[in-house]
Amino acid sequence: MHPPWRLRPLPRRFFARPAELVARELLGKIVRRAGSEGPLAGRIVETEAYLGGDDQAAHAYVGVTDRTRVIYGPPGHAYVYLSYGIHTCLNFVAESEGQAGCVLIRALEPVAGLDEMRLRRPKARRDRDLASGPGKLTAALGVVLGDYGADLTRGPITVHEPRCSEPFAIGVSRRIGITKSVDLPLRFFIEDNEHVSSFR
DNA sequence: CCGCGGATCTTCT
DNA sequence: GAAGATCCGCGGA
Repeated sequence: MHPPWRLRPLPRRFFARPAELVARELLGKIVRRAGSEGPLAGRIVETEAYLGGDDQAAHAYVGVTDRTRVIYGPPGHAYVYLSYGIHTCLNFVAESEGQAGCVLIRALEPVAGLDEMRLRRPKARRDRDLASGPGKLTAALGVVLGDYGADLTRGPITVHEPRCSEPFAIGVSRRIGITKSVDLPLRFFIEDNEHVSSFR
């Protein structure tokens, strides 16, 4: 009995590239986190890249602080933060050490642990509501602030190549919910996937 | 389906 | 002291 993803997590070198490229190539990959009744996992269908340098929308724009330190650190780690005082959001650190850059995971298509996800997301009326947003998917997977800095090559959060996958078209747009550097085309999503956050 | 506002608290000014 | 990489429920069309 194989799960629908490769057991070996993606290596650190996958993340050690420009955030924009990592964001694009994360589409279709599987995020996994241990649940109480087995693995919780979802297919990434929407991402956003946050850069160093001139990207004023990026948390890292203020420089190295207690909060942004991990974004400047080695790639392949989790950057988790509290959004609006309520929701946690999950990012993967990209670029080489010393360079800011990360990828916000904005939406997942649930693929394993659906029963436990439904318990963790009691407000979700349909399965498409379980993880179709950055705050929803962390609730569904059980990602917490304590996951800040976690090594994605070791767990508890890991990223995997799917065992088999259909080809898909990639859409690009502006990022959502920001007020600075709004024009950059840094949001990537799988076209016509109903789990994308702004799907009509 | 669409727009609006409240919740809630950490981070940086 | 204000803003914020969001979500949800409400009311109206």
